[in-house]
Amino acid sequence: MRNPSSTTSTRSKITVPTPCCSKVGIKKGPWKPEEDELLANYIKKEGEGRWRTLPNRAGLARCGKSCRLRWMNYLRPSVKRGRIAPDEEDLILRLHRLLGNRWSLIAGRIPGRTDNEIKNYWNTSLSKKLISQGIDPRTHRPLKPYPDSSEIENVPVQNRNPKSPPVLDENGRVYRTAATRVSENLTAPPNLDDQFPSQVAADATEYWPNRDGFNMGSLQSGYDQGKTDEDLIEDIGNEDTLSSLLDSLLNDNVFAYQQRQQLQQQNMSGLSSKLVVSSSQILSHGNIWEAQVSPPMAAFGDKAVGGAPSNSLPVLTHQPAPLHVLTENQTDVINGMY
DNA sequence: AATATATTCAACCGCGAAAAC
DNA sequence: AGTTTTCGCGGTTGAATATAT
Repeated sequence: MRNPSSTTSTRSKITVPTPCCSKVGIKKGPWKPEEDELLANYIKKEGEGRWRTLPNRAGLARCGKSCRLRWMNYLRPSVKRGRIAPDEEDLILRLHRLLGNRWSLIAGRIPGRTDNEIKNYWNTSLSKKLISQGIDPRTHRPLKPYPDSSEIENVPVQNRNPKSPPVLDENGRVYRTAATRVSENLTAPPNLDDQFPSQVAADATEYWPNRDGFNMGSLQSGYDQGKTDEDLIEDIGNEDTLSSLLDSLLNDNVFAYQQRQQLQQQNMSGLSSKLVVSSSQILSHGNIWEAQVSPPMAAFGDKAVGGAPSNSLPVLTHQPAPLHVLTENQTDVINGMY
């Protein structure tokens, strides 16, 4: 990696400071209304992009990065202001469970919210809320004592990310969720993990419940259709596949409920009569509700919903729906997930 | 009312990937 | 094909604000 404070011209091979990172004459800190106006007016006329040279063109004494950030997080007309609604919070929880700290991906599913906002909300509010409920915000599982160092030392080097602490399973071993691994492999070469991608499905079934409605069938199906590892690695690398994967995971409990309703209609006395509620509902809100998430393909099919591109991941498109009443067995499953 | 402490969130920083040359 | 530039991401910081003492 080059020193970001300087650039080397291809033609002259002379290193010169970049305006973007030079400290001289470049303003930092909070933006003034006049600056906002300059930036917003310029982008309205000329459009986004070419951030490095934009400040000069717009007459701003800011670096391009700062301009981009200000636009993306504050000035863009599509940015939604105000508190995070309960249905948004629920979706953040679900997506974080699947994706980890991939704020940009999460924000992409929640119209009007920025990655920065979601990250802040997570760090200041949601993670504390989870901890107060005895849930590890990294793993979405019940908090466990930290494992002793010898266990960590046995973890493969590829699982040690210096930027983020290890994610531990219930036995204190480090693991990555299937979704995390999928995301990693969007850019990582496949030989990083000699068990990939079959291990992805294995991980998914290991770490996501598969009983009583939380089946991993939709996840596994892609791996069970006679595809070679090479095919699957290629598949994993496109957003459609990741979209479908996440969509099915997000919606598993919704479909499970629908299946259960059908079952109950067929056999009224066959299932537990104990009525309990989802722990996710208790966990995230004082009031009880279950956010609806668009069914697969409806949310990201031919017709884009909520401004999302047609091949995008599921997005929040509905107001909260009434509580889903779950059986005892189903609640066990949910508790296992959080 | 004054001070200390906690919380929030806009903005910065460094890095890596992708695009451009 | 190799190098440079640009962009975007996630982690972190610190000023502003809220709350507690």
